[in-house]
Amino acid sequence: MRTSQFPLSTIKETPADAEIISHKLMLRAGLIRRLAAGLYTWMPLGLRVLRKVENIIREEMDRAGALELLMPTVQPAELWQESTRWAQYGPELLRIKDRHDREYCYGPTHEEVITDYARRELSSYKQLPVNFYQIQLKFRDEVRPRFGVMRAREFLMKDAYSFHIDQASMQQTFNQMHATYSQIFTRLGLKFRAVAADSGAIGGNTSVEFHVLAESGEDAIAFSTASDYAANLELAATIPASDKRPTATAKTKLVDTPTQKTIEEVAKHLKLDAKRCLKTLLVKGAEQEAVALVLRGDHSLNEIKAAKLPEVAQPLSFIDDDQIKALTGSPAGFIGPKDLAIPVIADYAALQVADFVCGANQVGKHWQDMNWERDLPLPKSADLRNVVEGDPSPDGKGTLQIVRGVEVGHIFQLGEKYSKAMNATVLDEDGKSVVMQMGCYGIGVTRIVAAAIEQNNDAQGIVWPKPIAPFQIALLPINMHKSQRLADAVNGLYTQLVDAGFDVLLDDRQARPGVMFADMELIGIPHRLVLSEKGLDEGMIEYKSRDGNVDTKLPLDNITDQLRGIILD
RNA sequence: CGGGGCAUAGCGCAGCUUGGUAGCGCAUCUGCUUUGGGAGCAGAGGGUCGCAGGUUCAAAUCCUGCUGCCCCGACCA
Repeated sequence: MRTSQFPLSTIKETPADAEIISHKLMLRAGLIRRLAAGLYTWMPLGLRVLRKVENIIREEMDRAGALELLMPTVQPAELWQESTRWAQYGPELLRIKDRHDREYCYGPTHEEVITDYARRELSSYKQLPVNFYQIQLKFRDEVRPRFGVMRAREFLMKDAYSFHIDQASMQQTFNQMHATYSQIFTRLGLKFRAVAADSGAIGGNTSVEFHVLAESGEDAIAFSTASDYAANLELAATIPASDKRPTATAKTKLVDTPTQKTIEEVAKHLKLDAKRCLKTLLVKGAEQEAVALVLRGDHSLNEIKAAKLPEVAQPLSFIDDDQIKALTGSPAGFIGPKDLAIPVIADYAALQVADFVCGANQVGKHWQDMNWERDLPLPKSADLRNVVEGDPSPDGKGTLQIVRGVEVGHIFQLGEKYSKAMNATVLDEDGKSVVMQMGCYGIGVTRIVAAAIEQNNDAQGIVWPKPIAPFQIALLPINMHKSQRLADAVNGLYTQLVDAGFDVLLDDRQARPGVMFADMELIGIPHRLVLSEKGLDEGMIEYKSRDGNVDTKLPLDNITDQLRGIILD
């Protein structure tokens, strides 16, 4: 490709709206342009990257025996009503009506459509297992689209759905997809981690997320320093302390905290560490009006864990101020676990605090030097909080570290969730009708592009991982317009490289060298060749790698073989 | 959904307080010079100042409503 026919749309100034580095660079390098909130046009240069990502995914899915198909983006409401998700899904589901006033949605995912397809097409166990996939646009009406294509409303996703006669088969394909995903992200040249996850709205049991590690990631991942354990922070477990509970050393007293309501204020007022304070949160109970959850002051409630407790009403919700007052006799800010008429559940860590401070259920009062068992009964304990750095790993090996990541893949074992609701059955060996087991496996294709930049950039711009760079080689002639000899040589070289199978971008603009260098670095082409008259005289061409590791001169003779060595390295 | 902010040339912004001829940088076009790290000079084109009302002799500027977009929050005892 020549820049005269493949115009670069680079911009020097950083767009005002862009917050994170990948978004800024994607706009500056001319990969995407915004159409409306969360909607982006992929420009020719950006699309080349997107296609390369797609192709790697496609190759690995095909290699794993999955079958590609393509389902519509617009889906009839009936299918969603059948799976009951029409009612479950909130405003994130974009609902539309056609001219006949029939209801549809723009698909945020395709479980319903594929399950409908499978129940029509699959009738025998002999056709199983089978794994269908597509690379298709999705639309999710995000509350707050941001960070460019990282959290866009419309995005490209690879989604696969497998069908099985039994759980063992589902498990087998799940394991295979786990391996396939690892292979895909490895081939894409990304630093990633597979982590245990919550399955969220898609439903089902076992699920594993794949995260590209990046500072700006929206998810926190906890992993063990000494084992393979890795989990989304939402799911990372804390374990009961093995040590004995510390013993009381002081006598309980009621202290004045006239205006101190938050843990921070109370701790400061009493000149104590927040770790010595316990906070009590009141949430709606499943049976009782409310349940008190007690946490150490420096810890934060994990709502997903709390919602799973049988005593707690789902979905988790906090009771309002009037109810707090009615139940405890005190407004929020002074609530404590002593003498409450509702169930009290304490986090494991909250039980390990002696001489603690807690609300006294009276305005302006807290208890100090309270102790479990001595001053109030030992409550039921549970894992209620988010893990923090340094917590012991739940598998008992090492301690937890926390890093941030961008979720780019998620694999689930759905089981019968959709197949049962939609009656997707096949006949088994005994001629008996059996509900199929399902797995589902997603990759955010557009998000991968942003994540790759997030992980690979410098002051000059993008430094693409080689497998997904829009071009492999930038060929830059110096003052070609002034020298016919140089023009001939460069054009010859270009043809030679293209014929050898390289993806080459020849900058044949009549631009100054500085402009060409800056543009090629911004768009992140991994290999740069510079040819000048002087170089021609010497029979040498300058080679520099975008990552800055190599900067040298190569003899022009036999250049394709030399490059093949460098590039395929 | 709650709070804050912004909307003026393709992009980034000033002008608005105190109403009166719409401006700067980048980009674009023309010419000349320049050419190994985002060139210089000279010139040119480009705007219903987000939309709709209102006040006024006069509105980008003041008032009201609407729309779009951005940011923060949605953890709290």
